This record gives sequence, C-alpha cells and structure tokens, in this order.
Amino acid sequence: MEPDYLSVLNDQQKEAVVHEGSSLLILAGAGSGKTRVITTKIAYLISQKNINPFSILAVTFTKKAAAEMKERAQLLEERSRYCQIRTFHSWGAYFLRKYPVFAGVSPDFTVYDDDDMVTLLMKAVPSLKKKDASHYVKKISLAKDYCLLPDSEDLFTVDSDSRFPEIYKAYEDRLKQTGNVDFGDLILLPYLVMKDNPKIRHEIHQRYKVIMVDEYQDSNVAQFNLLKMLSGAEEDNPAYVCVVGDDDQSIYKFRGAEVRNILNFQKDFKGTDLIRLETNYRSTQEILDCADSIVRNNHERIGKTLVSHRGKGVQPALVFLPGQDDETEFCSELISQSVEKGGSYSDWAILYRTNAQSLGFETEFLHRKIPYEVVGSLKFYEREEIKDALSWISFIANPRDEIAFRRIINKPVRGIGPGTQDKILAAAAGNNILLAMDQMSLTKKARAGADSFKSVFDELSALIPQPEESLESNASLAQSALSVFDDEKEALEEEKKESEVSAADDGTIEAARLSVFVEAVIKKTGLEDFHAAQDEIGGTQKVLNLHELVNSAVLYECNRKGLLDFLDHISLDRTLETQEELSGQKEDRVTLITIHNTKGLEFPKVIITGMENEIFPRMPDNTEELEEERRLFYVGITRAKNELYFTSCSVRRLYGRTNAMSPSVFLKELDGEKIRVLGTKPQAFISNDGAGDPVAKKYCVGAQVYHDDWGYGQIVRAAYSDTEGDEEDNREWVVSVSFDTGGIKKFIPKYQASSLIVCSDE
DNA sequence: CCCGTCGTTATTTTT
DNA sequence: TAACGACGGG
Repeated sequence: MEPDYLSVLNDQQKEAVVHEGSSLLILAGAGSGKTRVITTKIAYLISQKNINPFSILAVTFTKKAAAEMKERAQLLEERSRYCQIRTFHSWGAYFLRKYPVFAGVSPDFTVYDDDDMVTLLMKAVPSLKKKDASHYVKKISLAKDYCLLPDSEDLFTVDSDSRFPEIYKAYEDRLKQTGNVDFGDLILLPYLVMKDNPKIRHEIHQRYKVIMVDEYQDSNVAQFNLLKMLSGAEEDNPAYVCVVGDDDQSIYKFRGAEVRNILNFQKDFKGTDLIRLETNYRSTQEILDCADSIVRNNHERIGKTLVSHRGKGVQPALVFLPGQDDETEFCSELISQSVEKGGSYSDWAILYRTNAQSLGFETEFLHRKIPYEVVGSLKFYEREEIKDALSWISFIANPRDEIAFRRIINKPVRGIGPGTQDKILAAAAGNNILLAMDQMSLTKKARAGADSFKSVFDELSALIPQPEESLESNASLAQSALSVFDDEKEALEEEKKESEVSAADDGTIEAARLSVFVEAVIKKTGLEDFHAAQDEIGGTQKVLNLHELVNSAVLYECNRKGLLDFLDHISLDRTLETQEELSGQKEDRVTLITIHNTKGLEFPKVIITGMENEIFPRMPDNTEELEEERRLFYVGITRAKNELYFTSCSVRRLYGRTNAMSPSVFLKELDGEKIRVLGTKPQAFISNDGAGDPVAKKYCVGAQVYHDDWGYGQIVRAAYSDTEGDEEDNREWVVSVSFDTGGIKKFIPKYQASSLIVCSDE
C-alpha cells in the first residue's frame, strides 16, 4: 500500500524517493520538482522505513531553501520536525557550538562578515591599505573554500603572491584571539575537528544515518570534504548519502563552487546510482527547447534533456534595439501593454547580468509609474546602524570580539580614539577586552569614557540571565561528553516546556523576549539617539531600521542561548524579511534582478536584457568562463514559465563611453527556426557583411572552418578590430573560432588565409 | 566633527 | 557616467 504522497510523483521522482542501498545522485533539471522529491524522501524514510528523524540531516545553501524544505517535509510527515534541515553554514555553527574547544573558538563566538574580516586583517597587518586588505580577504575566503590553510602546499593556486601565506597566517592568528570565526571557518573547522578527532568523528557517524545535500552543484571543495567526513564515506558502515543538483546550473565558481563535485560524484562516492529528473513542470516546451539549444554547447556536463509537462507554448522572442534607452522603453511598453490587457506587473521580471544595468530601468519605470522592486541590492545587515547594534550584542556575548569593540567603543564619542583602542587591545592580548580596559591605566578623559562604557555594558549584561549549567556544560564540552542524541533530549524537553506554556494560557505568563534586550541595547547605548540625529540630517531611516531589528528579536528567548541563536540567524541570513513579506502581502510590482539572484525563482514572463558581448557573456573569448556564463544564461531562460524575451542593443553607454556592442555569442546558439526575431538585425548577426570586404564576406559568423593546427570549428564572432587607432585603414577583420575540441581562438584571416580554411556550404 | 571635493573604479555574491 | 571612498579645510 503506497502512501498518497508517493502516488502523485512521476516514475523518476518515485524511483529517487524509494532508492536505497548505495549513495545516490539525483540530477534534477530546472523545475523538475526536486524539493518535492527531497521532502517526500524524508517523509518516506521516517514513515515507511522507520528511520529515526534525528538521524537525518538535509543541507541546503540558503536559509530560504532550508525553511521551505522544512515546512514542506513537515506537511508530509509531522516527525520531519526532528530532522536537521539547515544550511551548510548553520550546521557548521551548530557543530562548533558543540565542540568549541576542539576548534579553538569561543563557545559564544559570532561570525565575522567580509567587512569585519577586512578590518581585522588591517589590524593584523597594519601596513595593508584598505584596498589591499579587501583583496587578501577575498583570497583568504577563497582559500578556505578550497580547504587550504596558510601552510598548505597548494595555497599558491589561490594567490601566487609570496606574501600571501604570511598574511593569511597573521589574519588567522588575530582571528583566533577574538575567539570568533568567519564564514569559511563554519565549514573548514568542523571538517578539521572531525579529521583530527576520531572520537568526535565516531559520535557524528553514530548520529547521522542519512545525509542529503541540495543544490550540490554549488558546493565547494571544503563542503565536499566535510560531506565526505560527515558521511564516513571512507569508513565502515557509511551514512546513506543523497545529493541533488543540476550541473547545468552551477554558477558560483567565483565563490569557490566546484562543478566537478557533481561531475565526479559517482567516482568520489563509489557505487553511486544516478537518477535524472527530466520532466519540467514550470516552463513551456518552447522555452525548454531554447534553454537546451544553449546548454548543449557546453562540454563539461553530464547531460540531460528536459521535457515540458505543460505543452508547446509561444515562441521566445529576440529583440534587437538601437540603444539601451530603447531597451528600457521596449520593456516598459511590453509590460504596460500586458497590464492593459489585464495582466499584472508581478508577472514580469527583468533580468540582467550586472547590477548597474538596473539603473536605466529604475529611472524609466519611475517616470512611467511602473511599480518595481529591485531584488538583492540594499542589504539590511550591511547598514551602519544595524551593524552597530549587532556589534553591541556580539560584544556582550563575547568580550574578546575586537571588531565589535572597536565599532562601538567610541560611538557615541567617549574619548577613546583609535590610538587608545590599540593600547587596550594590546593589553587584552586576546583575553577579555573589558577586563583589560578596566584594569589598565588610561588618560583621565579615556578613563571616564571607559567607565561609562562599562556601566552600560554591565547594565545590559544583567538583562541576560546566565544559565547555571554553563560552567558544567563547558567542562563537559571539553571532555566531549556529548551524547549522540542529546539534540533528541533537548527537543523533547523543549516540547514539554512549550506544551506547559500553552497550557498556562494566553498572554498571562509570557517568557521574556529578546526584543526587550535589543531595545535596551539601542536605547541605553545611545545608538538610537545617535542615529536619530543622523536621520535628522540625512533624511535616512536608521531609527526605523533599528526598530525593525528590535521586532525581529521577538522570536528569541531572552537568555544566552536566545541571544546566540539570534546572532546566528542574523549573520547567517542577510536577507531579513521585509514587513511586506512578513505580512504575506505581495505587492504588484515588476521584479528587477540579476540572473544570479533568480536561482530557484520563477516568473510567468521574463525579459533577459543586455544580450551583448562584453556584458553577457562578459568575456566572450574566454573558453572556461564561457561555459559558466552559458550556464548562467541557461538559469535565466529556465526561470520563465510562459513568455520569454531577449533584448540586445547595438550601442550602450559603458563607463561613461558610448560603445558599439555586438550581439551576444549566445544568441547565435539559439535555434533560429524556433525564435521570433524583432527589430533590425544588426549586420553582425546576419552575415557580417563587411562593406564589400571579400575577407569579411568569407569569414562570417556561423561559417565552418578548418585550421591546420586546431582542426574543425565554427566562427562565433567576426568584426573589425575595434582596438587602438581609430583610423579606419588600420582596422583588421578579426574572427573568433570555436573549435570542436573546445577552445576558442582569435584569428586575423588576412594573415592566415592559408591555414584557416572556410569549408564550402553543403 | 562635518562637509565638500577630488580621484578612483567599474561582474556575479546563497553563507 | 556615477558612485563611493579618501582626504583636507572650515
């Protein structure tokens, strides 16, 4: 007898759900119902296979995905609430709070973001300017993504700069002094702790019997290592590992994501089974055909073909426009007309490669009164006032936090400038900064400031009850006397408490909420007044933001654990929900969004704009990058449910210059028969007819060529060189050839007429 | 301490 | 072009 949730699945989905035994790779195409498969699998394992939910771990990359997965799994099977369904990073934080001593971090650590890392590095290596510091911070993050330590042999692959290892080392030493971690540590440290501690490794293996990873194509080397370690892949009786992903949607290489993780999964985890989910429930077949015509040009892929469950649909349209102003106008017009016909603004999404491209649309939409929302630009957590408040909270949690200390000590002014700060930090030498400050000698002015700071600190600290078990639990942590299923105990206790509370009736005895504390923080520290003054001057909304932060803290208990949960939640999810999302009221607006940000989203009508070389793809001649850009294009296309448009301009203002643009190389990969072309096709797109130049006529885009050294290929780009000297006479006809073997090479046919031969049309 | 001006720089960014 | 950060004068 099959449960209902199984009967609604297609054959492949069902196969994936009931699969067992070896590890499993689910190759899930866009819109193929992968979340449904994972959640159903969780429910199935619990209810049909009697798997203890506490032994199931499912990791995602975004908080949003984790929340959705958790919710949907619980709808199918109530006991799913006991599974760990969380992001990679939040699992790392969870692990480090369990074993802080082994990782060499404070049990009350907070997570430093990129800005904090830069500030810290500048203190660790004072000779670095801000610009250099940010450069190295990027490299340090990347090194951690690749699981490389300051003394790793392969560190040069990240940055061959001979100073890099020592800079990285200096940063690490300073970070250790604070007891805090950065994002990379949340993955790297758990891996290292398990690697070096067989006992902990064993405990973990006792605990997790099923591990699932979503969006596996976005995992980096460190995450791969962690997964392998976590699953006990190399040991007896490994956990059942099931990863879900789409190699065609791997678009985060620049952040350390490794497509090879998914390409090689079957090799890395011996005996893996592969299941493809190729039925697409989102887009029409026309859109999927379009997507396939693009992505099939990639070499580095496992390969799959999506089939629409929704039928043919309308053909996508390719629109050539003279300039970017025409592009914004065209989009506005298209949207307005559809709304006049009864459609809604929220059906539409404008996609672009770079954030800067949103500007033109914003101006035009403002002008035309088209409501819009720019996704992913302003970040709540990055705002000055929010970081100030969070720094206070972090510092109360962990008084070794140098960065937080520096941020708040002199704001508002307390007569403790950078010089005094350095002195205090030196005296603290990685210990409690507040104690050091209290005991050392300071100038009169600084002493008065320090004392008033400390009294505020003490007053606020008093609002957070210290759990009595903290000493005891620290001791037990040091011995790693953690029972494998202590979460199970905790969860059950929690449940008991909750039921008692709800039994105690509504509102009479309400447990103190952390918002009370956060409110005290912004009031007692002077932050609210400080930023109220700023608002006065700059017409900003900083106080409002602070209040929003207070509101968001209402979900947490007013104790040490609640405080740390709150900080974790904030730092591990930079996209605080707006009031709009919280109230569930979605406004009717057009979405403006980068293609990267659209992953996982869908829209009835999509316009992919700026389809020009140098914009998208950014480097048409760089073969490796091209595959990634192509995947990005594929992601964009597969967001569309019903209608899809591409726009391409001949002229675009770029960095203050007006540039002649050529149509994106990707447009030529689209099947011409299957697409409506509107507007004036630029010469370059049709024939590259170079004004009577015989060379140009012969070597045009699309032509098959043979080269003595490189073999067969196709001309993907042909234009007069637009380099240096504007003298027309000096311009050469340059062609880019994509060879069947994979590489793209540039030629000047005039000089290579004998080695680059155009194959005659059949 | 704030504000203006000059110079620099210009992908993508789940956590 | 435009936006942001660094720096110096009031």
